[in-house]
Amino acid sequence: MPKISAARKDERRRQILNAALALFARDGFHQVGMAEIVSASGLSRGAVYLYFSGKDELIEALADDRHAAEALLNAEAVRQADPLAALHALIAAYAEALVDPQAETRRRVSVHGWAEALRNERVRARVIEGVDLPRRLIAGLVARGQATGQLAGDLDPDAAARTLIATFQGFVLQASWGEPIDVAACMAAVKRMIRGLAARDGD
Amino acid sequence: MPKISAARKDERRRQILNAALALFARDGFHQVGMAEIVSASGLSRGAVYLYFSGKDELIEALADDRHAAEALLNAEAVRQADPLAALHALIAAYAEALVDPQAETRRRVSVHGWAEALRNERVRARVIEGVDLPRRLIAGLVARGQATGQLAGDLDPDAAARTLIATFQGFVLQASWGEPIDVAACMAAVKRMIRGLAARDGD
Amino acid sequence: MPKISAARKDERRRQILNAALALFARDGFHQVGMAEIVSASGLSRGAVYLYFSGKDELIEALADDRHAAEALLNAEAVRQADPLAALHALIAAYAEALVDPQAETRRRVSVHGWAEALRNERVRARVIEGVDLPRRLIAGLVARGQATGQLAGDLDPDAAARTLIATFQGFVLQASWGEPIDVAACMAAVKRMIRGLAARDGD
Amino acid sequence: MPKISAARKDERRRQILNAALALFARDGFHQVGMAEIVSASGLSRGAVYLYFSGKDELIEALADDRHAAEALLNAEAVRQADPLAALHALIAAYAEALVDPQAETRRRVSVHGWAEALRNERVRARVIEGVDLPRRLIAGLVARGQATGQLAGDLDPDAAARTLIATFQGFVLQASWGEPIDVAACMAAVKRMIRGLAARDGD
DNA sequence: TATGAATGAGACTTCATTCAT
DNA sequence: AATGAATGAAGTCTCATTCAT
Repeated sequence: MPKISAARKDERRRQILNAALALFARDGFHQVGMAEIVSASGLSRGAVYLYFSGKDELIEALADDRHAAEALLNAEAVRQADPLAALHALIAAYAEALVDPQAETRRRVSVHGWAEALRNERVRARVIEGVDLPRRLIAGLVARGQATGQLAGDLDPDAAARTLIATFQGFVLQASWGEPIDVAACMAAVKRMIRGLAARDGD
Repeated sequence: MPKISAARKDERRRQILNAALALFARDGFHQVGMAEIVSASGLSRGAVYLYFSGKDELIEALADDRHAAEALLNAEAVRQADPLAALHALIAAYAEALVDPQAETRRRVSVHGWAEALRNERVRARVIEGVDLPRRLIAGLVARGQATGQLAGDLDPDAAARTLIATFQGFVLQASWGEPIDVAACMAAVKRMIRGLAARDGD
Repeated sequence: MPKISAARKDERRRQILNAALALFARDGFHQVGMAEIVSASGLSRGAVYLYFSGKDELIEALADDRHAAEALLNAEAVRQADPLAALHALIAAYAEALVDPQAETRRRVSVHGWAEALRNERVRARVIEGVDLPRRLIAGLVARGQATGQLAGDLDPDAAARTLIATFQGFVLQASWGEPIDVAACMAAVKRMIRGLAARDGD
Repeated sequence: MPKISAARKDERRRQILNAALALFARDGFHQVGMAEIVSASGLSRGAVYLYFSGKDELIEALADDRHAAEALLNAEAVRQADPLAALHALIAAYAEALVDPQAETRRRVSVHGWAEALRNERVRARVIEGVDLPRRLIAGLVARGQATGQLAGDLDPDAAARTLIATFQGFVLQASWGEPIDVAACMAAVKRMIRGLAARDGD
């Protein structure tokens, strides 16, 4: 019998998560104190522990958020019937996330999350799911592309997918450091590479 | 006139750095206490501070090490006269670092370092140099490949380089999480993609 | 809206300051560890830092206390209309502080504070103000005494004031070391000396 | 059977003490590390411990030095036959030590030593002796002045001596803090006060 | 439900001293 | 007699979390 409505509870959680997100983006999970999060959230010290069991749950909730958002992004991008077109839509969506200045926070938190995944099993689970989901998606597209003859048949769909994802992970990394990336030129290169996947003959 | 030889001093530093490296790989820089490093190094608390001014210097020294090793790896891989051959040599070298089980520690520390680069200027400087160096190298190879007609002329060498590096950064990430990567298949995909860079016509 | 009343907060601060005062009196600021202060205060390690930002603030707060108490003592002693009477009232008040066994702690901390003033700017500021205040006060009395003809006109009021203060500082020093001072006899000597200030002719 | 001559040993001790003196004057005994003293002395870390058992002995040796120098100063100033003349000679000598810019170091170390005397018995013994010696000397002069009728007979010689010393201790204190003392004017005030000691009648 | 004072383990680092060489 | 690397206790302070109110 909750004393406050679920909506209000969610609002509170969001308030805290937003504060934490901004701070984590700047300094990383372990350099941000709960006191800072409390201050930024506008709530009281104790209140945070009413909505989250501790810092770890905060981190994990943000990983959940991130995962959900990416799942959506992936799903939406793949509405196309044609597998190659879907692939390019995905790439466009990823590229968008690279150039969007408002997404800088998310890119930085992603990088911190990737490191955190090394020692926090629950974070790792979400991060890996965040990779596996598009991997399966892309692998499916590749397989369909092979079936239609648009892509080379001797290609391992899974490896191709993993490789494409790896590329964009690397872009996020580089972007997070403030490197001056010419995203348009990079996308051109990526598209050329994808065309390489279509080549008929093996090596 | 030091009573300890430079060699012995280096040995001590190495002793400490190795201890730190192993611990940092496991838990990240900020989750490892100096006490743990001291214990693992087999030295005394004070001795560590005789060789390093503090934890930060430890982190930076490891970043230096990593950067030097990568610089060497890059330089060695590009001894080939033919640009495309050099490119493939580089890829082979990177792939080797992905499968080598002994390099797991380095991969994990790399990931932690990438996150650390977001808030530690000195680490970021080293990390970025570790990206810029191969980027310039690869861009040079691409430009030479364009000159010889092996690669498409309308390709941005820098973007192509950045893209290739991004791909391998992503592989390191995925490998660091213990993902079961089929490196051979991925390399096959990468090689196909590179072949895409050679394609004559635009889209 | 603090959960703790200002009164209770002051009580806590007093609790800590009293503990610190006793320990500082015994061993000096830099020979007393925060752990000792924590133990003596009966609070926890962290609580002390809730009320004071660190050891320095503790030292400064005590310097403030001391300064406030002395300002009060000076002000009260000078209520007399007659300048010479006020001077003697001041001396009596200072003498009282010399013999009071309960003030031993304060005398000892004063001495430590005088040394601390040599390297801590903020402490020095308070200590100097603690000297300047009575100096101005006494110089005023001397000037008034000169105006009424009670004191020699060729006397430098400021120098006379500084000299009188110096004398009592020296007494505090000697008392702090446990020297068996015959305060009554010393006050008699001081009064005689003051009579010297009244002498009409120069040397 | 010393392996190095006593002269050389003294030279080494002096070297160390001079280094320590300068540093102690600046920052106080407990804020100066042995490492700093070692550096400033130009000797090695271990060497210092060949000549002094530790930091405390260093402090005590400096207290000894100070005491010896003051004893000399006192003795020399009292060569006069006439007690009042001797008193004024003493005052002149003390005043000299107040204005001499080169004696700043000694003044500052004195103040630190006065605080140290509160917790180090051996330092206290020397400091007290440094007070008692001139006190006995001055008390003797006062007694002689009473015998010759130059000073009031109802004066306590010891209290008068202690009072005069206290005054100069206070001057040293104030000077050590960098207060802009008009020493000449203060000496004039002191002389007037001494004249008060000569006054015939009681209060 | 909400607060914020309190906790105490644990963080990093310094330092006087020792002792093998 | 001399060195300086090594020691480890002790230093100050922070922090996630709890709990009385």
